[in-house]
Amino acid sequence: MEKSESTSGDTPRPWQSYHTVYTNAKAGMDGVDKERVQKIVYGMSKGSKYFENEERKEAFMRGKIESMRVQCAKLTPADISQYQMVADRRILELEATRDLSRIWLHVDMDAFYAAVETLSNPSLKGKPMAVGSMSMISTANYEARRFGVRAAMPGFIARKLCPELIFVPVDFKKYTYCSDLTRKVFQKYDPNFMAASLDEAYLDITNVCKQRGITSGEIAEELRTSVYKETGLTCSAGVGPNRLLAKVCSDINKPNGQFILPNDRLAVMTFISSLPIRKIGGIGKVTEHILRDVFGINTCEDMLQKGGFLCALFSHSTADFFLSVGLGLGKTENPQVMLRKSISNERTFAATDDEALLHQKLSDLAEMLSSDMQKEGLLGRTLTLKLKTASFEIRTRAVTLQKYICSSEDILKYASKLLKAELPVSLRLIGLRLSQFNKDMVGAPSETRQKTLTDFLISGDANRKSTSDNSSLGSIVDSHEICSYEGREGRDLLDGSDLPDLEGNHTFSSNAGGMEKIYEPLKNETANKVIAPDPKSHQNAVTGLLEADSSSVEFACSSLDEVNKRANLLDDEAVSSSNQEELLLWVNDYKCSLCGIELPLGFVEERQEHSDFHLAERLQKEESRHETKTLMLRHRFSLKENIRSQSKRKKQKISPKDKGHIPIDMFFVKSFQNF
DNA sequence: GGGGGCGACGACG
DNA sequence: TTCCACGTCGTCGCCCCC
Repeated sequence: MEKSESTSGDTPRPWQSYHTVYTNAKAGMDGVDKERVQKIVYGMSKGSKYFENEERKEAFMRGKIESMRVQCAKLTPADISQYQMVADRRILELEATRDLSRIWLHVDMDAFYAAVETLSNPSLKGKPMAVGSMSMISTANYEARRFGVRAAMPGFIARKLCPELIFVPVDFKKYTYCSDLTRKVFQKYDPNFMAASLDEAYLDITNVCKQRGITSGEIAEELRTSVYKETGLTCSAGVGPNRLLAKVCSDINKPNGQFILPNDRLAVMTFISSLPIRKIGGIGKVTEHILRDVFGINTCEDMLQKGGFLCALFSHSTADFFLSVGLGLGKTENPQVMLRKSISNERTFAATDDEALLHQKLSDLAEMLSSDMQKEGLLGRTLTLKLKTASFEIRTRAVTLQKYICSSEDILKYASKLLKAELPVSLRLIGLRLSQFNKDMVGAPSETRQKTLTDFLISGDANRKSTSDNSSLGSIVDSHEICSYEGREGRDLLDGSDLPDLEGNHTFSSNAGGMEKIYEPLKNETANKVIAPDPKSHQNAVTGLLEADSSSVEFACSSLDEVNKRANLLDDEAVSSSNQEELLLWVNDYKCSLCGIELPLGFVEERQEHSDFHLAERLQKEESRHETKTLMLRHRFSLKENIRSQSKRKKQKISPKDKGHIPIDMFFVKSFQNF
C-alpha cells in the first residue's frame, strides 16, 4: 500500500504492490531475493481470476484506509486529548493486570511436515522440498525457503521459483505419529500443556522450574534435546511470562534454537519496544497495513504512543488488544474449558455451474459433515453454506433451525435449500458448517431425546476416555474440550479426505478388549439393554431405555409426548435391528460387513471407533426417520422456512458486497486466543 | 432497546 | 498451457423481532 505510487516513479514496478503470497515474516526467508520472488509471483498470477479478486480486495482495503484517515483528520484537538485520556486510563488498568508469576514455553517444530518426510526418506536431505501438491503447499523445508517457496503458496508458483523443487504428498499419519511422540515429551514438563496444532504447543513450566531448581533456559534446552532424541526432529522454543510473548520468542532463533525473555517488566518493555507489530499473533497482513498506513504504527511500542487514536477509531475490545500488545501483555492462565464451536467441511473443485454436479458435491459434503458430527457425538442447529464462485468471491448463507440435526439427510435437505437460492452460479468451492451445538445449552430445560441418543454415544466415548493418558481432563463433559484445542489439526491441509480423525488418537484411549461385533463397545448396562442386536431382547431394550430414562436426571423428559416418541423410536430400532444387514460383522476377521472397509484384528482402537461410527450412524438414521414422521404430522418449519428464505432473498438484493464507501466500520482483529 | 441471526472477513497453522 | 486449500475461531455491522 505504501508503495502504491511505485508506478509513478522512473521504472514501473507493479509487482511491488502485489503482496498476496510473498512475505518475509516466515523464518528461514531472510536471505531471499525479494524482488525476484515478487516478480515471479506477480507474473504468474497476473490476469487470473484469483489475481483480479486479490485486486478487488486490495482496493477495498485502500478504501478502508482512506476512510479511516479521513476520520482521523476530523478529530479536533479536544477530541484527541479526550481520547488520549481514555487511552492513558486504559493503559493503567491493563498494566495493573500484568502477571509475571508464570513462565510459559512455546515449542514449535521446525518445518514439521517437511522434516518428518526427510526423516522417513533421508535422500531428501539437503534438497529443496515441499510437502503438498501443485495447487497448494503445506510446508517447505529450509532449502526451499531460500528460493522464496513457503507454506500456503500454490505449487505451480513454487516450481517456477525453484524448478528443482521436490514435491512430497501429505501423509497425515506420519505427522500424527511424530506429533504424539513430541507430546509425550511435553507432558513430562507440563501435564496440562496446550497443543496449538500438530507441531506447536504451549507449556506452563513454572512448576517444573521451581521443583527442579533450574532455569527456564535449562528446561527449554533439555526439552528440545529430549524431543530430538525421541523423534529425530528439531524444534525451537521461546520462553516468556505469557503465551503471546513465548510465541514471539520461539520464532527468534528458529530453526533449532531458543530465546528466553525474563519475567521482568523492564525486560519485556525493552523487548517489545522495537518489535514489529506483524510478529504478534493476531496481527496479519491487513491489520498491519491499516495500523501502519493510517496511524504510522510499526512497532509494538508505537501502539502506546498512538493509544488515543486507537481508542478513537476502534472498538473497545480491539483497542484493548492493541494496547495490551504495546504493554507486552498476554494470557497467563491455563484454560481448562475450551469448547468447540463448530464443525465444517469444504472442498475445492474445477469451477462448474452444472447443477447436478453441484448437488452431488453438496451431498458428499453433507455425508462427510454428518460423519464428523457423529464421530464427536454432536448435534447442531445452525447450518452454514459457504460458496466460492468461479471469480473467487466468497459467500456464506446460513439458516438456524428449531431442531438440532446431524444426519446427512437433514444436512442435505437444508443445505440444498440454501444452495438452490443461489442458482444459477458457477462455483469452485462448496463448504458446509454446523454450529450452535446442543452441548452449549448446558442446563437447558428441554434437551429433547436427540440429546438422549447422543448421550449414549458420548458416554461410550467418555468411558473409554476415562482410561486415557490425558488424565487431567478426564470428566465426561471434557470429552470435547480436549478435541477443542486440537481442533485445528483434525484435518490435513490438502488431503483431508479419509484419514482417521487425529483427535481420536489423543482423546479416546483404547478399550481393553477388542470387539468383533458392533454394539459391544458400550459395555455399560443401559447401553447393552438398548442396543443389543439380539432380536429377542428388543422388548427388554425398549423397557430398559424407558426405565433408565425415567430415572435419569440427564434425560429430563419434558412430556408424555416425549416418552412416546422415544418408545416409537425404539420400536423402529427394534425392527431394523432384526434386519441382518444392519449388523456389523468383521468378515473373514478383517472386513466390515457394512461398508467394506478393511481393518485387521490388530487395529483394536480403529475397529472400535469404526463400530461406534456405524452405531451412531444407525441411531441417527432411526432418529431422523422418526423425526421426519413427527414433523410431517406437525407441519413444522415449512412455513417458517419459507418466510425466512424470502426475507433473506430481499436482504441479499440489498446487501451484496458493493459497500464501496465503508463507514469506518470497526473492523475485526480478533483478540488472539493466546495473547 | 436488547438480543439473536446473518453475512463478511481477518487470522492462523 | 493450466494451476491459489482447509478448518476453526473471533469481531463487527446490520437487520429483524420481541
